[in-house]
Amino acid sequence: MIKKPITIKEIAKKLDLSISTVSRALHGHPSISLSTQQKVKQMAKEMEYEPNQTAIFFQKGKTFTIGVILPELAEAFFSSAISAIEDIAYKKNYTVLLAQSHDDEEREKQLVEKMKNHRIDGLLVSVAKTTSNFDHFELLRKHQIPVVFFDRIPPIKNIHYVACNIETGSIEAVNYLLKRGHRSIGLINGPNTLVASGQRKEGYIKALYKNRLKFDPTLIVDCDLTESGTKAALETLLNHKRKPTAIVTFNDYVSAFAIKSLRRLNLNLDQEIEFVSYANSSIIGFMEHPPVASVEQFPAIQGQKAIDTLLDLLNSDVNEETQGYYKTIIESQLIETHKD
Amino acid sequence: MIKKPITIKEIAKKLDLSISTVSRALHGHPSISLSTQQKVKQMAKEMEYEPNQTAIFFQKGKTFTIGVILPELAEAFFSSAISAIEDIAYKKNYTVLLAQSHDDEEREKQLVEKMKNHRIDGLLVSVAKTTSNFDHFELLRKHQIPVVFFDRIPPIKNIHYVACNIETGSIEAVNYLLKRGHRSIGLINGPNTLVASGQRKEGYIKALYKNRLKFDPTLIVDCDLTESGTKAALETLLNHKRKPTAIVTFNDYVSAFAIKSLRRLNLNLDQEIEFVSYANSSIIGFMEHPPVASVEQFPAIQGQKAIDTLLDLLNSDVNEETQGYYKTIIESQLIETHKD
DNA sequence: TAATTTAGCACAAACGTTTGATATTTAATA
DNA sequence: TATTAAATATCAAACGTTTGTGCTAAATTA
Repeated sequence: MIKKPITIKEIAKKLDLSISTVSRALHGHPSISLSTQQKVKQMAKEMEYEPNQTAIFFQKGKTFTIGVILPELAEAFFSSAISAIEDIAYKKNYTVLLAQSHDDEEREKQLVEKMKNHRIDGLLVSVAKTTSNFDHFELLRKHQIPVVFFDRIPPIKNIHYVACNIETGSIEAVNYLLKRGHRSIGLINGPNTLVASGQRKEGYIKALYKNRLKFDPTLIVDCDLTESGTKAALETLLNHKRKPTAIVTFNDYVSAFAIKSLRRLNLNLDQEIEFVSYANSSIIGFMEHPPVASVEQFPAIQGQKAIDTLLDLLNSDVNEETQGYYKTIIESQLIETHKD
Repeated sequence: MIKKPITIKEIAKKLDLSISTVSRALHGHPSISLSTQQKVKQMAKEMEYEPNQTAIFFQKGKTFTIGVILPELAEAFFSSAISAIEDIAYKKNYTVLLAQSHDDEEREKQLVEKMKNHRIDGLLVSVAKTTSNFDHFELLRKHQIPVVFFDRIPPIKNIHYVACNIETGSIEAVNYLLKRGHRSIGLINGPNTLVASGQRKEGYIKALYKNRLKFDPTLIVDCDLTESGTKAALETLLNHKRKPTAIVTFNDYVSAFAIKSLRRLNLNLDQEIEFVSYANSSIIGFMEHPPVASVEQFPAIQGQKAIDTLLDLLNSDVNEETQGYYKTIIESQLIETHKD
């Protein structure tokens, strides 16, 4: 048996009331007597009335939907973030429209268009690596659709964002290794086109300076983050005249590759090299020889803060220009690997 | 400067045409002359007209939106799946409404309600572990909203689904180990409340029978999939009178835990135990001593097939009762670990 | 009792678009 | 030239809800 959705109109007819009365009754409007409110609500339940959200969205010009655009849904960092975002959205009775840019500027642009037309109430974005033009986001501003950027922030003024301060963690990482007695510390970094690479490098250098140690640029090797690239970078460091006894790597995967490669070379465990990496992702728990520590970037917390500020923006009807911009920085944090 | 969305009404006024003409012109309706079509389209572009999708959704009773409910967005399997789903949705100009059930029946139920009210065109679901009552899905049937289940299929009749046949891979796995000379093969399985555990066990047993080997139930040990649980299960097997020389594990994580634990015990590498696991997840690439093979369950392909059949359903207006149900089975496949 | 407030409800417009039915203009035919 | 057909455009209803305004009757006040 097929059941087509029933409307307040039909409730009205059945109770011999006007449509508006039914609508108000369902919302508990004070100008409707309690007795009719009861009757209407009762009848609505009986008839299994479900409000047509598309009609409500249309008429209110608000969809209680927020768009989320991420570079890659399959990446652990972003899937943790979206998971946290969805949780909060669910609690606050918002709905999540999800899309991935695959780090493609054109696609990102189209997605923004599409979401705007969908009349999302607000947008959460972690921008694509390739994006160089940010007009599509400016467009949203004109349409009064608030945007909160997170993790990957565009280099433009006057935006709301949540970001992670890598430097803190970087400095902690180097300090940690120094405290453990290392004096020659290498850095296997990512491609220098990435902002993230720059941040890691900055922190690494600052920490050395703060400890009055001289900084040797040749101890920093860039790599493309692949297994073979990591291997090559590692070998460069192993052949360095001041062969490092500890290495900081761009992320946990790079550490994993490096450690794997190192152990294939059958080096003595005694003279093992210690690693510190970034992300503190779950693979550390599965490694036989994990890095000694990893810089946590709190994807879930970032996602959470991002949607929090977005919801804030949505519920304060104050014009954004007047009230300034939210800029939230999460401090990254060095997490020592749990030994069991 | 704030810009409120412009409508076809305004285009109509500007060109001194009727609203309906503008609407038809924009859609290239044959009863509108080419010259006016040109004019209208031109003007629309100039005025930066963007159709109000909420109005269209409302009036058409169709939202070009599909709901996706998954147990955990942060799990690699599901994030791969959603990534593939989103890709196809994007190509076909559909939009994805995403939510996670956290394996909670009540939440799943509420999400289904919410999505129904959102007037999604169709739904993709991987059901929560705890779900025992499936009425909320039956409800959708009444509302003519097609549902395609994938990976986690409810035990009810007359549904569309895409699932993975674990048995194929299980049999392959055991055959593979037998071919490598193993005669005592253990199985560290998941909790037997999981369908997935049953499937693995089935395949394991079948493979042994097919090879005319006797099946020893004590070589199967259940575990809770945690690290400590795995360790305990492993020890049980190590103390077995017919100590296995190869072990099949519920998934890659269990293998990782077991291997890690084994190596902590400092066993001789010569008499090492070989592992085969399930999921073929990316962590294998980061392990120093990975399992020799893993049964791939193709999350992306499953997601893809699922949305394909859903879109099929949406675009064939034939009543689903008359045309039967889609039942797609993906064969799992043993993937040997790439050695480098 | 008359005037005024208040309670409780109905009317109708509006949101932006699509679409079946209808009207007008133009071209084609007899 | 009158008649019909084809091309082009308009009218108006509909989708389901919300909400400002108007209306009626009862309750309050003077």
